[in-house]
Amino acid sequence: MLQAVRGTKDLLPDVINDWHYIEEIFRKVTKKFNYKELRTPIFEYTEVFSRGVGEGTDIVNKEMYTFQDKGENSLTLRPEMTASLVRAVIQNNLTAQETVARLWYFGPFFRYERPQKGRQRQFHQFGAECLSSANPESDVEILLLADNLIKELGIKDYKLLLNSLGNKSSILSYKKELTSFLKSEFENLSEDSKRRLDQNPLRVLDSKDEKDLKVTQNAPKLIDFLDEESKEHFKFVTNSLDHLNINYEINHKLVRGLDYYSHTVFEFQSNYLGSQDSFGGGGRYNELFEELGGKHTPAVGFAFGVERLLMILESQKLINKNNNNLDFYIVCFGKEYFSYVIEISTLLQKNGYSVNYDISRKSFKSQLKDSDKLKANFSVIIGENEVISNQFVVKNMISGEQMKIKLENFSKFVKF
RNA sequence: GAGCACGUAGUUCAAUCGGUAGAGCGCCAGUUUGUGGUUCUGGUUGUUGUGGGUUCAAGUCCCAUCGUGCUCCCCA
Repeated sequence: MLQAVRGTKDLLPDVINDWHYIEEIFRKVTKKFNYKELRTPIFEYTEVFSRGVGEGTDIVNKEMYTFQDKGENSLTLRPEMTASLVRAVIQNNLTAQETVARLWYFGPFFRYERPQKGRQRQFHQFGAECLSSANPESDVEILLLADNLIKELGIKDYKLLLNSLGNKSSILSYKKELTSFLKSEFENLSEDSKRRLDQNPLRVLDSKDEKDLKVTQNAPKLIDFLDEESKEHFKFVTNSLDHLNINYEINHKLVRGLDYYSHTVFEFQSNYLGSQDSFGGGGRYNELFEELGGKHTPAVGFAFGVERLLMILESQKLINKNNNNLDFYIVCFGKEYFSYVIEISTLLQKNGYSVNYDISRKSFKSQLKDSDKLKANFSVIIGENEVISNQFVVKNMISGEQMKIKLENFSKFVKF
């Protein structure tokens, strides 16, 4: 049997309501903050991501869907949004007219990984980016927007982890120091971390391996390398969060896996997800625009994993499954009366009601059963008696009450 | 990319040591030939993921493959 590609899923009618619900909240919250949606192509020239996300990252090294098109261009299905978004902003000069651009997005992304709970090869992200301001006010705004979204969804029992990486020069000097420290402890590191040391030494910090945890206890701390300006920036952020009553936990080992971050980085974690416990994350990226050939544009943003959000909502039972009600079901027996079915259903549809009727010539009883199963609010009954008397039976399926209505009075009835 | 577990009816799950594939739910029909939901009665469903092997005999054991779950890696 033909089946969907490994790590991809069909979103069938029984879950699509959940998606509409959550998308509605994305729109509602971003609107309150005056963020504008943008959509970019699902693939880009590979360079956008190799330069944007960073050559040293796992995403670029082993997780991208990269292929050649017939014009022999190397193209890649987007593994994340920030690089695409920055490319689009530069190309369309979106920051020229406004001093600050506030943008949000929602859509599918692709990474070649081993599928697991909360991890697919095609997955969806919702995210927002605040462009052009280097000030911590924009970090706060982004965190506040994320917080609003989480609260609007009703998600509970989550943690916001926060850290500052400082500016590029403090990261570089820290990296140097950390690398030489880790090299001195090389033999005590896990196999994975020995490999990481060359590629991305910062990642050794958030390893779960016990051997690594032992070593990193005594490792130099990132916070000691921040210059005054970076410290002040971070202090502004934490002070504001305190003031806003947004709970957070400072974790000096939080570094995140993408090359472009500096200053504030953060991650949202939930206990409902199992091993893949982070359902959102983000941070500041001041250098990315220049990296992709644009003018200097400091920025900060976040992304949420939509499948993971839905998993949390489901385990918290925050999703109401039965919002699929039907307004009218038309029961008709006698195929010669089908024109009445169409006439009445058209009338109802014109007034905005949803209508179902039988097309498989089921028995009278089965049609009523159908009506019940589809949770129709009303059934309209059409049969010989009704046609002869020009009085159609309308049955309230909740109370069981019935009334007779003439065809020409239907529009009045329908408007209540 | 590495390790472990699992895959049986539409669905959730049984099937003892290798010995006739079964139940609940659902679905269909009937319960005075024009009235649903609740009862009651009857009926329906399978290439045991796929392909090979061992055996008198395989859902069960072995190999391969596809898929899923968990852990690592990584990330949302």
